[in-house]
Amino acid sequence: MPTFNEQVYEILEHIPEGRVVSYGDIAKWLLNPRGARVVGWAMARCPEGLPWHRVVRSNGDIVCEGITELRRERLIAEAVPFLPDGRVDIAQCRWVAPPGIDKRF
DNA sequence: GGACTGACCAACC
DNA sequence: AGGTTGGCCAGTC
Repeated sequence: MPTFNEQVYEILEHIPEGRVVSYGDIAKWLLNPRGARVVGWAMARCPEGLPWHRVVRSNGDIVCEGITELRRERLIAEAVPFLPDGRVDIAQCRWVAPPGIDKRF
C-alpha cells in the first residue's frame, strides 16, 4: 500500500503539460479537502523529476519565496497563462482530474 | 514514542 | 470582510 505522498507524486506525473492544479485539489482527490497540507508537505521534499511547479495555491498564487521565480519561468516555458498580478491563471489551466482518479491507486 | 512542524484550505467566528 | 482554528500525513527532534 503506497503512502499518501507516493500517490501525490503519482498524480503529479499525470498532470499534462500546460496545466496546473492546486494543493487542495489533489487532497480532495486523494483523501479529503483538508489534506492539502500533506500535499504541501510532500511538495516540500519534491523528489527529482517531479513537476512540482504545476502545483499552485487554490487562488492561483505561488507562495514560497525563493522558488517562485523558478516556477514562473518553468510555467511560462510550458505555455501556462499568467495573470497581470503574477499569479497563475488557474481559472483557465486548472487541470480537471478524470473521474475515479482516487480509485486508480 | 509523544510532540512539533510543514510549499495549504475552508469553515467559523 | 478579515483573522483564527482545525484537520490531514510523514518526517524530525
